Amino acid sequence: MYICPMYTSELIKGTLKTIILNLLKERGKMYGYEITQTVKEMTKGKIQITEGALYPTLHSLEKNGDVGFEKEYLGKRVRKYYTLTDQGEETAQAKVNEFADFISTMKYLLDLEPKMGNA
Amino acid sequence: MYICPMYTSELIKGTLKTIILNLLKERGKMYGYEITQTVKEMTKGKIQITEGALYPTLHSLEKNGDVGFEKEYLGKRVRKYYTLTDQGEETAQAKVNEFADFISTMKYLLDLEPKMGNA
DNA sequence: AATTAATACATAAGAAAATTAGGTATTAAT
DNA sequence: ATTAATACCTAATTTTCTTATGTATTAATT
Repeated sequence: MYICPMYTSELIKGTLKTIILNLLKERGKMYGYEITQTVKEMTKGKIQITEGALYPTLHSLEKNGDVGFEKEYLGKRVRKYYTLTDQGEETAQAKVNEFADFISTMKYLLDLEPKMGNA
Repeated sequence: MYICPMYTSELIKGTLKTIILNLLKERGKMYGYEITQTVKEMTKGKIQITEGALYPTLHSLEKNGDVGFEKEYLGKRVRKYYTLTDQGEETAQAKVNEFADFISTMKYLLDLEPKMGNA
């Protein structure tokens, strides 16, 4: 039986912020660990966000004003729930639009479909 | 009038080898400068491969056994024409397949289409 | 009851892959 | 005669990720 492998790490590079911002846009609020698990499940393990990549990115997004957070306690365990700021909403949409356009361009370049879109 | 911009650099990261190998696969042989110009034209300037990225990548592909080259002179100007090795043909196909799969996964993850493919 | 796995946060050293900036040289265009 | 285009190259730096740790709580297993 063929086990579907992860993508080579270089492919995922540059898409992390897009993935995080889009998930926050769709789900309202999420905490870090939840993001890693959600992506892992949705992609059947093909994309696994490591914590060493995730947390610095979340901190960067916060520093940049795209997300805010509030802590929530379950007993003694803490969760940092992140939400998009108004600016983050715009960034998220721009990132997704750019990626959609990128896909279209790459499909054309790699001859995966006949025509290049102009979106 | 809206001028279509280049993609943010991080998006293109990780796709350079795929792009180069696929172009060589489709066109037989190409030299470095030709690759940059072809990609620029095909993508209407959205993807511009810098020489600082291109040449080290070509050297890496050669070192790795995916491409070979032969020099050609036009007067005193030299061109290094690269071609795929047998191994390079396989690498090219694998890279393109992986990228196609990646696109499918990302479309699902970013909600750009309803279902995730299993290719 | 004790150990392991899962949850949940975090940072730091190192690697990988690009950008930016520089270099040389020939040929075509202004 | 000067600038732009062609054609190759490398080196320092930056960005972004991986790998390796670290701490601590809660759930599951033996």
